[in-house]
Amino acid sequence: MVPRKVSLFVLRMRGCFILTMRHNMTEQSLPKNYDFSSTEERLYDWWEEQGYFKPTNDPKDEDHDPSIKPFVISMPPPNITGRLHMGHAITTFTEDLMIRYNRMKGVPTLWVPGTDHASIATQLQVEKHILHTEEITREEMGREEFLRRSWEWREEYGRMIVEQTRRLGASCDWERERFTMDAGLSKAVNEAFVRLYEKGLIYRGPRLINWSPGLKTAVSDLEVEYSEEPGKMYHFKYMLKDSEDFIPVATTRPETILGDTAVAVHPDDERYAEFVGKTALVPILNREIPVIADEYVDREFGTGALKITPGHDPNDYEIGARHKLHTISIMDEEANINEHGGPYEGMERFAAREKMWTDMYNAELVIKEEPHTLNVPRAQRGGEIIEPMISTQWFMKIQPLADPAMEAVHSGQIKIVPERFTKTYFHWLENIQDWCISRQLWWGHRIPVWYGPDGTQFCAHDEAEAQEKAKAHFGDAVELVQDPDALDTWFSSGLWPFSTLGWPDETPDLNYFYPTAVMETGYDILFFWVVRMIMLGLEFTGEIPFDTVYLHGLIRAEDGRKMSKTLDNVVDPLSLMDEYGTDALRFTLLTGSTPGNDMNLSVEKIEANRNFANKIWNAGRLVLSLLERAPKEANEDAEWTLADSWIYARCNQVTGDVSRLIDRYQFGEAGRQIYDFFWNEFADWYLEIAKLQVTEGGARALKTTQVLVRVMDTSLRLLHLYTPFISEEMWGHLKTAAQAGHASLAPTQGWEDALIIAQWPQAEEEQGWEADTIHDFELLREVVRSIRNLRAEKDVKHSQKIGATLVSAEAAEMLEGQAASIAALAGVAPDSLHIKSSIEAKPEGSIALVAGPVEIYLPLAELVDAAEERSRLEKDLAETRSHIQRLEKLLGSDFAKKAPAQVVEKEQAKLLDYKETAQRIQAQLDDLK
RNA sequence: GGGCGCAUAGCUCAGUUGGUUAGAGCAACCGGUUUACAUCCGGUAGGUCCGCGGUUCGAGUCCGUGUGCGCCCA
Repeated sequence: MVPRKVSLFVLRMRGCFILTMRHNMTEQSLPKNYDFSSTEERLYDWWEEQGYFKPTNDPKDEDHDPSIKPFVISMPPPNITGRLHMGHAITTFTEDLMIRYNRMKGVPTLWVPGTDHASIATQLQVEKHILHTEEITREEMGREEFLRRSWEWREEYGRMIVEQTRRLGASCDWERERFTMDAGLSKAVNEAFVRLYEKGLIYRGPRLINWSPGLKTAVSDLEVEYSEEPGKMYHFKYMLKDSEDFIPVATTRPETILGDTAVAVHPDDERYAEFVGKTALVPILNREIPVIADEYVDREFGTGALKITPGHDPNDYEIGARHKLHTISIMDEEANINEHGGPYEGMERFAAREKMWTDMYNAELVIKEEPHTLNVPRAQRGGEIIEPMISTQWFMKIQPLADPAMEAVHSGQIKIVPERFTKTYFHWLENIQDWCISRQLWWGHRIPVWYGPDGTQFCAHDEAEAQEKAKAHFGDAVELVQDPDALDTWFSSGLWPFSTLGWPDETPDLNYFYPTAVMETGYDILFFWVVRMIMLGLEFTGEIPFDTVYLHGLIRAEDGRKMSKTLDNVVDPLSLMDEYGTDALRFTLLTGSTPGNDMNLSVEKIEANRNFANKIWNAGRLVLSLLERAPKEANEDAEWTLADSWIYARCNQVTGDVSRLIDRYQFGEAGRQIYDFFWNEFADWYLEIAKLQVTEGGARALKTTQVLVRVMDTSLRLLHLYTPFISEEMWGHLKTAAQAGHASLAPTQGWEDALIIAQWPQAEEEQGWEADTIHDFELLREVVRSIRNLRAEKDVKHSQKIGATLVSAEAAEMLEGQAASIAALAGVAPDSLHIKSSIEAKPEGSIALVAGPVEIYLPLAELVDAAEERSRLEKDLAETRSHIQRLEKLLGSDFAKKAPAQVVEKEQAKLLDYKETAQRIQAQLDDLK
């Protein structure tokens, strides 16, 4: 790992070099292809040095205005277990988009970064590491030394995560970076624990919990994943005491028979009614247990009779509680059979299952076994089979926290995007159980409870306070022992939005920046994290921690499968960024999906977006060269051309659409709109025309550069949310070039210091002329396309200029003004382009085309084939007539009466157009005869 | 068992108050070296919008139902 300071220094040197170069650069010296590798790091460091990542209106500032509402995001802290993956990439990109959007809108914007200690995951990694390097176990090493190693690990991996987050372009405030186990957050954790304890919301006691025998710790319900696996259903006889009668019982886990404390049947089940109240004998052990009746039993399932093992099954645990049954734990903490298992003591749980079944077979207790699909509980970390066990653990009472959390969403205080997840949210909270918060781990926040010699609990912020409390209790100083357990990682993550801002202290940051605005994360941790932040936020701050929850989908492999190490289909964002650039990956992830929906990532998409970045680059280079070629001054003023006003109007529309979409969290659609506009309208059409207009020179050229700069500037501002690096880089060049030109080339509010802090474009109110302009330009495009189509059909090379005659009564004037553009775009020799409002007869030896109200004649005598022409025109005519038919039918129906006038008028206008077109085609067909 | 989602071009996916000719990228095919870009340009082909029923003047879009796939919870 290169120390951060050194690498910064080197980069800064490089940055200076390139920045000074920039002013001397002409477009010729900009490489033909965008080189992200020489750009990204330099710009990132520059942004950071300039302090752009820090909020404006900082509460530390003297002129701080508390009445301005800031926009704040707490970054979901990545675990310090390794490299960032695609999930982090989409999280970072999405949040950065929102942050940059708000920053550009002038809102004081804070994005708090940080990392999570991830107790189980990290402890496992460190254990693996020391076992591998020093061949020593955690227990052999001892708690203190192990924690020291864990902190070393944290240093190294924490730094790595930060480096990687920087590469993603995250414009977060690194000065406010936090770690879940730093002093401040540890204080918050203790404070939270003490308050909940004193309120009676945290308690300790024996309960049936999910035990991870390999990790030797309890885990919460959420950390258990169920997988369907082939197994067996074992049918056997539960003999009744002093009788030949038996109840047939089925189980999937015969070893748990050792812990049975009842046999249950349904109260209405006539098959077994006579046995209820009698005594049954546990196989092999011959322990006596009652036969009970309980409605929980499903008469259809298995044999309709159930063995009850309250010590090793959650449902049985409840039945046991209802019937006040004994609870027997038959396993130790490694899930081996303990002394309650009689002859099986010391056996591993699955070995005991085999042996037990064999012994039962020999005892003639076995009825049959049949294949059965099991729902096997496995540990989220490590994947081993979880054993439900009775264990003394710490729990958080959840109902008092869950109710306000539900209310916050019910009342609309918190909005979840996409909305459908509110259902999931409520469903989970309505069925929530108390939360097991203790873990038998070392790495994490140690539970702030000390025990006196008699076991009395002293919950305190620290040992000194615990001592005081103990002294008060016992009247004398006593020796205290701290609870050895650590807290569930999610306990500290649940405090994240406010602990990172200084809570429990009333810091200026907390006062100003809390509640935060948006919590953006994957839907897979809605329960783990988001719900808990809402519960704990409301509990401790009395306020919602954020007003919007935005959930993105999961990034999957190209074939739609989950990325996983075992499948070896993990795509590493960092290597993709090495290959295609951060902007390409970012644009792909931001536009490739819709909120809450998963996306399958393919390299082809990233490649396509790398090409888009290159398109931005080259369009920019062209604009720069046109700027250089155009005069800096002009004596007279020029009117806007059709193309000018068209691109201006379209740019304005797109600006409005993009803002609207972003405000509605439609980030993907907004990005696609910019892409389409930039490539298919600005680059493909306007730039081609702009070249001609600049070539005209004089006022026309100057006017054109004004439009070019304006549209390019606006586009780059919009693009900045999606492709921050290339947009910043090109914007810098644009600014330099524009400043060297005419004063009118500056935006209304002037050029800002950097794009990242430049003002977000505001769409202007439409003035009324836009629709006609766009319509006219569309017609121009159609004329050009028609000619291009025909050329392609007839294999006329682009280099071969042809002649053309355009005839249209209504559009002649407009087209006349665009003659030069049409000629250039359609490959027509300007001298041979004739535009007329009418003609006497069709020009000899020409091919005829129709584009809306325009008739087009191309003098390609040698290519004319009457039969071919006829068939082409007839095909066109047929199509046009089918439209006419369709529209006449439509307008003759109830549609005309019931649909809104505007919609009907639109259809009527179309019908007229088609009718005209049909007439023209017909006339041309007549001419052919 | 309960809940949610998805099904649109060969592939991956857009299509958000229902508006009448359904789009993109990639792949395919034809053709292009004029000084922004071959990471490009022009063009072509390709769709019963999963099936069925309903609401409506009008349905890819709303409702019901069926099928297939995925996810979450029990």
